[in-house]
Amino acid sequence: MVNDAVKSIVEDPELIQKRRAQIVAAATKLFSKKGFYRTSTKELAKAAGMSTGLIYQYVREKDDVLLLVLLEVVEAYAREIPSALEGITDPLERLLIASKEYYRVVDRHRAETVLAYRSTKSLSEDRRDAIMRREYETNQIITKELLEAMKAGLIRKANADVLTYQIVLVAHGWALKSWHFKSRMTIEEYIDESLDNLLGGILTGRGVKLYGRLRTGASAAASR
Amino acid sequence: MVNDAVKSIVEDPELIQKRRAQIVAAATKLFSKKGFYRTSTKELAKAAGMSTGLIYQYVREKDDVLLLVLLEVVEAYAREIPSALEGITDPLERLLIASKEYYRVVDRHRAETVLAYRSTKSLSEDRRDAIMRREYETNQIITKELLEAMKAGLIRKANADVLTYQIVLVAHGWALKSWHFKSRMTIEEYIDESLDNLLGGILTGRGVKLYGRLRTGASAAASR
Amino acid sequence: MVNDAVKSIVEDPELIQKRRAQIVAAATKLFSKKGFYRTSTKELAKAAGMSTGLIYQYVREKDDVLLLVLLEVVEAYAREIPSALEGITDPLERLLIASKEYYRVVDRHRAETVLAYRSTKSLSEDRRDAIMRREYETNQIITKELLEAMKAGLIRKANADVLTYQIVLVAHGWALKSWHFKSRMTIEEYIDESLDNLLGGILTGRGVKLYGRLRTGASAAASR
Amino acid sequence: MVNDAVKSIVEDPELIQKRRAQIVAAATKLFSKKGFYRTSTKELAKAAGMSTGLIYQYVREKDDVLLLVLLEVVEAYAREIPSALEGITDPLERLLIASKEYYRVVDRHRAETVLAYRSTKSLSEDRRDAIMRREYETNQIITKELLEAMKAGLIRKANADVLTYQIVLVAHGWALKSWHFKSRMTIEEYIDESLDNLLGGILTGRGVKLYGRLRTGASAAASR
DNA sequence: AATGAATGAGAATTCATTCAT
DNA sequence: GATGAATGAATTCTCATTCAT
Repeated sequence: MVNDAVKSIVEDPELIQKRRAQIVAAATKLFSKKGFYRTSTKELAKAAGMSTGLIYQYVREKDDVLLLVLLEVVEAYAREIPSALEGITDPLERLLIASKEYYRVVDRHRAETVLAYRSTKSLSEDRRDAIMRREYETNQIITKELLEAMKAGLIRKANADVLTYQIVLVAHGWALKSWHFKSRMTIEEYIDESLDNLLGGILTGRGVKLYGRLRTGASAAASR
Repeated sequence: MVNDAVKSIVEDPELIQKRRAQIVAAATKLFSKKGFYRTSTKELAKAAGMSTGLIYQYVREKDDVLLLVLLEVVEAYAREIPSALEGITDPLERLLIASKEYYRVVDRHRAETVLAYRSTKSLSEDRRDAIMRREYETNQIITKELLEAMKAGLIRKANADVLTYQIVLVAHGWALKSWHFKSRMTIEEYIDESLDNLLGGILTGRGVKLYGRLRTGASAAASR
Repeated sequence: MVNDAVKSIVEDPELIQKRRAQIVAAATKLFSKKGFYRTSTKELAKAAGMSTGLIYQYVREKDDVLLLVLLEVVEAYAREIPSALEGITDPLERLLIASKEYYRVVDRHRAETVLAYRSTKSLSEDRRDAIMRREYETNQIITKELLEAMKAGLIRKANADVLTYQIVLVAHGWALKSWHFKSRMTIEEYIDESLDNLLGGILTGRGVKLYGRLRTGASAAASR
Repeated sequence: MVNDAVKSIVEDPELIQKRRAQIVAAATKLFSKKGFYRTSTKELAKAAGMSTGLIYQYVREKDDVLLLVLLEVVEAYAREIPSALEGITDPLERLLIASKEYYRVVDRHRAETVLAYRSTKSLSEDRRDAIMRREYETNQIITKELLEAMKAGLIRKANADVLTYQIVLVAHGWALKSWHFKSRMTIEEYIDESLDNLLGGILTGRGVKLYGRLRTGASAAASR
């Protein structure tokens, strides 16, 4: 549970868990609003309800806080998408739900997603690699469903890797360009509009039919 | 030519042009490599081949340097895409060329594109607005071609705004995720693969035929 | 006790008191010797026996240090003169003692008095106002005694305000022109000589007699 | 005419005269308003209607400009007071006129007088000495008249040096405390009120009578 | 474990002075 | 003689990190 890529002076895991949660919550808010460099450790401590010194009992340097925050973001994806897939068996439905859920996670974590784009490069190389690896793993959830749908003959053969990134990038777009979209449409409209385009081009004949049926149902489910 | 959103103490436009070019070139390199905040004005001056003080004859504060760098990026888009469209009249061909060129500009300015994603939020609000407005204008080039192609009945009616952002986001993806793609495919493969998906879903019957012909030709042209 | 016109990051009043005392003592010495602008915060910190950063825990900007120094000067006047008047009831004697004590405070704080003349204008307007108001209040001590002596018929009716400033200005002269006087007379000689002139012109007949008696006594007291 | 305590690269005396006049005029205004340290040579050059570099053709360093400004102030005193005494023979009248004129010079040069108090100490020691020596010489004009009046038995024997400084300090007070006096009285009222006090105490019987007559006349003359 | 005062290196910016033109 | 661009040292202030309590 406790991330030991970041060293802590305190040893009690429960306490580490608790204090880091405080720190990460405050940091996410502050870093998103003011940026990593414009947030001082003093502000951070205050917002986290602790003294400056205490932060350094749970983290070696300020950069570690950023790492913890970004790991929390990628973990959110890795955690929330699979739970939406539970019990679904139809390949196309799984693909659709995985994709839509990805968008929704983006929507729930808009600020953090933007933060990840801003700040990942600020990390030291090893920390950055850790983040990117985890992000890649999450993307694999989508890739896997794409491959299954291909195998089932519901979408045509295509580069699943590129397709995955298309979905992911367009989903991130909801957060990255929210200044543009926010006033123009809802997340569900954005999902439908963009998935229609993204998947429309690769569905096979059978896929199209099935997609038509799922489309309505899934939409309906979402608006519940 | 000389951007007067940023105030300069020196008045000679030619000199401003020349010195700012030095500054921006050095800044683009440094900010991309180390980030805006980790680049000191001293380093910047050294890399630009001038004294620290001189920077402040051409810029009011460090933030202005970032603005100049980012404006240079968005200007590259606004300048390079239209020039690729010169003399092309067929709507679908124009759309295709505009899109592909967008990808290629991204490829030529990978570092700067990533920098824009990292750093735009670091600007003051008015400066950020200036950048976003310019970016939006550039996107309109794509939007316009999409609408023309729709009018010509080559692609089906769809939200041109969302479509534009899909193309743009996926194009940016080439830069943003270059750590992933760089070893896996060339920019032209990425273009073909992703445009096939993005446009494949919206072409009308007539569009599909035309696209097939253009696809081969344009690719061939690009690989010349 | 702790002056809260100047904001401090540290909250403990005792510590503020102690650290500011260190800072003000060092600043008074340095500002007097080299001037406010020629004293760097680094030098100041060193002279005060602390790190540069620590100064900024007790003061918001360098100007605040100057304010604290100058307030200390005016406070010295407001504190030291009244204590010399304790238990004295005769109006002329009170006037004489107040005036003489004013000179003596100037003598004890020569460097600071000169500093006040040099530096008050360097303060921001609100800070300058604070100093001038306090200075005016101190002058009122003299004014009050002048008015009492007038009421008692010991000095003739005259503009007490101008008279006050005459005494004050000539007293300050001891510090301002000490390069001239220092080698020529003692402070007590300067006091006697100048008060004889300043008061000589306004004493009534009764006043003159009383003054003659006090003059000797007070002088004697001072030379004890 | 050209002050050669300050070295100039340009040799033509007329040009030196002219350029220095420009510089000193601008500097007097700026130094009085913003202070010596808060006025940059660039501002100064602009206000003087010349380029930054040109200043350094007529002055070795910024401090020299301050010296020239302050010399100009003390010269004003040395020049203007004697001219008011021309043709006057009566010792008491000469004393009165010299004193009053001193006040009036202060009034005409209020800003510069305050500047002198603020800035003399900012000069290097040799420059400061030059100013003080010149100031002392000017004071001697008053001292001389005091001694003459003593010799003539119009004022009693007293320390002429201290008396001189009393007059001078109180005169300066009109400028130094103008924030206080300006709204309360005119310069002529201030002169009368304070000279009555300052001289009142030292006039002999004969002096008093003569003073009474002069007082009215001189006042009348001033209000012409 | 926790506090927050203390440290000091480092950052952005200014500005007196020089110098090529 | 005059210009104003260029230099770079010096300044104020911030802030990550440490450490005594």
